Amino acid sequence: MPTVQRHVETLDPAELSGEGRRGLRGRVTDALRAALITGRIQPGRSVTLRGLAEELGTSPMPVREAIRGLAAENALEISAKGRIAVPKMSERKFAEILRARALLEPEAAVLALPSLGRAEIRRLQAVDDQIDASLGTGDVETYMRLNHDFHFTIYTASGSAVFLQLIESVWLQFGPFMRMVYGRVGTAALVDHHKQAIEAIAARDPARLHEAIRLDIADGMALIGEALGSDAGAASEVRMPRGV
Amino acid sequence: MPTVQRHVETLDPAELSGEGRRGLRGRVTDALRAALITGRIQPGRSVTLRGLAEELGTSPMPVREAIRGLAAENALEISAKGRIAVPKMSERKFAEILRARALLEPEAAVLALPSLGRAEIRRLQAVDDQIDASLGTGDVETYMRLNHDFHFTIYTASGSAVFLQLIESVWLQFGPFMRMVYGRVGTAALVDHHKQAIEAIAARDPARLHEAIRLDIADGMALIGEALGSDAGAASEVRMPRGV
DNA sequence: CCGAATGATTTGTGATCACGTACCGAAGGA
DNA sequence: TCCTTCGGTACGTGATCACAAATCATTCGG
Repeated sequence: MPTVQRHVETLDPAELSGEGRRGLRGRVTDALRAALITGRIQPGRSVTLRGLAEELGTSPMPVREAIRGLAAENALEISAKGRIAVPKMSERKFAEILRARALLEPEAAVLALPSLGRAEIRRLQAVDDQIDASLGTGDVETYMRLNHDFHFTIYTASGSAVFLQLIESVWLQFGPFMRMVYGRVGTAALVDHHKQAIEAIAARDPARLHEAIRLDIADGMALIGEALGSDAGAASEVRMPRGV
Repeated sequence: MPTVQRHVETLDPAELSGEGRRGLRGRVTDALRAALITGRIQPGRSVTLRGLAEELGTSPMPVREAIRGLAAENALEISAKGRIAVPKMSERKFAEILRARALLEPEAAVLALPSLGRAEIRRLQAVDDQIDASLGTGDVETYMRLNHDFHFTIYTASGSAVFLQLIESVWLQFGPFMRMVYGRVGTAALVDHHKQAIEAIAARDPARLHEAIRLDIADGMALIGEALGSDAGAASEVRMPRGV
């Protein structure tokens, strides 16, 4: 039997056989996206078509197209010679991502506000409670999955496919890097503004929601920037753009 | 010999054999991107793998991956049954795109300001002169290509791969639609704020550049919205977001 | 003259293969 | 001991094929 786990411990076993009928490529794409956003595939790690195909128990064909799609949103990188890799993070790129997030995500949250009813608020509170619990245990992967859940529960409610795709593209770019940093500094020092966001949603206050999301992004990214400053000097560059 | 032009007059003949050695898929992707941004492929038009491959004189293989990449940035749409098509524009989606453009593009322009020297300013002026000329002739495709040139000359100078990819993704989404509208209402009534932008760049004034780009987007999109309002009632929804 | 059924055609999908190139190891020489 | 050289291996790429599903046109029944 295949499933050889060539890619070291990078787990992608048979989680593609779980769901509905959306084609092999769709399931491969989902598996890779989830692995990237939760940072299970580390930056710099080389990724091969045949390797992934073997891990997933398919032919290289669906993997090729999935990879191509992810490369199109800069979630993966294909070098000049065609080699596939998870893009490395640079100080400059990190600043750009922070800037883009600060622009897009608060706006998407405000856009979503009318659609965020009691059910969504309850869900957000439940997720946030789980986040608090996971912070204590230091389980990085669970935290990243839950944090993604929290933010995208809001953004998805906006119903804006345009914003959703833009934001998801950005998350895919910093996900692997974020995981690497958390793995180094731990999750104990993490603070978020999720509760302020939930309060703003409950109060139907767009301005406060905008500010809560903006602060959540700024603080989380600043923490990473500081932690990175020790060995990369990235903290200095990490500032919010002009008016934001 | 192939090159059968099955896709009606949608021109994609042998413009892929023009340039350097970047693989067949790269050239196919470029050809499709250019065709989409200048609106040569109309919304709703069905696109087939074998059809495009025949037009371009290749096997369906490179087309498959190119299509997959473009679909990943919402430039193409794959229906539930797998059919490929240029996405249709909706009133809501149009408003979302306008909002995203108004957020991202002025910021990218400000980001690019330090890198915009005399050479870039001269290039911008030259392109803008050509635009003025093309407006008189009513040549829609030339106008769209030049307008794209003008904006992306600025954004590219920012050196931000993150912003560039986000903005290009949005342009790919409204390109085909924009062409359709211009083809209906003509380009005579078009006004832009390119000259103000050039002046702001020359004056090294970030705030004025930000405002010029914002107005250029808002006016251009509003014109489309109004023109669309006659048969789709899209103009009412087209408003700038809160603080922008 | 119109609408439903059926058969041929076309579609995307996944698998497999051949090819040229880049990478990575060990062996040889300075 | 270090560097170069030279094979073998693994890589992405493009092409081709088989297959199932969907589409479309024709034809038959009303």
